[in-house]
Amino acid sequence: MTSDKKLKDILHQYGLKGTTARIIVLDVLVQSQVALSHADILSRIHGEDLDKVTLYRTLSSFVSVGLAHKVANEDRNWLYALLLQNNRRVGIDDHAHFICDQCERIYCLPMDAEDTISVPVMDNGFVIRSHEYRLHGTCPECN
Amino acid sequence: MTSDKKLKDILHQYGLKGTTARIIVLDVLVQSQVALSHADILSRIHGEDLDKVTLYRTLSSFVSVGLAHKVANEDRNWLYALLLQNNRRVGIDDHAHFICDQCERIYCLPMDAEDTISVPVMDNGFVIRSHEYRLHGTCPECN
DNA sequence: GTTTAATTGCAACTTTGTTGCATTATTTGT
DNA sequence: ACAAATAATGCAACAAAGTTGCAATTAAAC
Ligand SMILES: [Mn+2]
Ligand SMILES: [Mn+2]
Ligand SMILES: [Zn+2]
Ligand SMILES: [Zn+2]
Repeated sequence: MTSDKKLKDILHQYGLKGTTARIIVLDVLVQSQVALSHADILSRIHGEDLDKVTLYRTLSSFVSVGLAHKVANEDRNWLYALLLQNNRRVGIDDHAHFICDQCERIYCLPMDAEDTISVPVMDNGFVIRSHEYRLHGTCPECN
Repeated sequence: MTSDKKLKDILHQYGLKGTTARIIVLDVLVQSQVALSHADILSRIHGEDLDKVTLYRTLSSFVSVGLAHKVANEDRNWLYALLLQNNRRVGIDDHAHFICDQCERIYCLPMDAEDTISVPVMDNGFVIRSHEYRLHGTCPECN
């Protein structure tokens, strides 16, 4: 329910053309509190019809410019979520994911500096550059 | 290069029949220090030929009895590794994974009790039951 | 408004993994 | 060592997710 003008502006800020396909998809992603699959997004589009390939390419474009990121679910399908959380860009390495083992929803968890993760003791020769942290359990919707 | 008798004994310990396919696959997994894909395993088998479906089912049987576990790589293909580390069974929840971003190898990292991971601050309503930790960087082979 | 380059839709394709079923091999009991 | 029972195997067909090539369309810039 964000205005097309606002959505178009966001697309332009990220160097993308403000096409109707992108506006539709961005609107769906802005609405969602959880990461969405290709199928999830299609099912959230009513009258408008959008080719499946166009949707794949739209999502790829969002990821490549840093507007969105993708995370694999337990079935190893890609889910997509914006890196914008109420107009602030969240760093991709600065957040973890919560996977609800019941409803399979995936929530992005921005982490503060205090939320440090202590790494396991590594054999010599391994150089750690980043890390990926996935929490499993049940979400508020399932409790 | 483990004797067939020894491999067969391991299979029996886990309640599996000691078939030739399983002996071949288990031998490959015992040898490897990293997790292996379906394709990796096929490429490590010389004279013996093994149907692709049989290999998939062999790996599933190893996982379902707790002899092996599987972990998805960056391409979202399954990699398999034993839960036996020199005759001791490693808990599946008690270890992390190191992904080499250069050679794509995945190493299992058994974690001691000291190697605690501090969790990010969660909104109320989330119940955490387990976690999954993936470290990225470059491995000893690539340094 | 025209031009130009990017985006879209369609069809065909790829890759990884799964399912059904008839054949074969491993156990178990004699 | 042999036979019966049961589980594993091989083959072909299938499924799901995602990709590629290309001609037609559209957004942006002039
Ligand atoms: Mn996220
Ligand atoms: Mn592992
Ligand atoms: Zn849930
Ligand atoms: Zn490496």
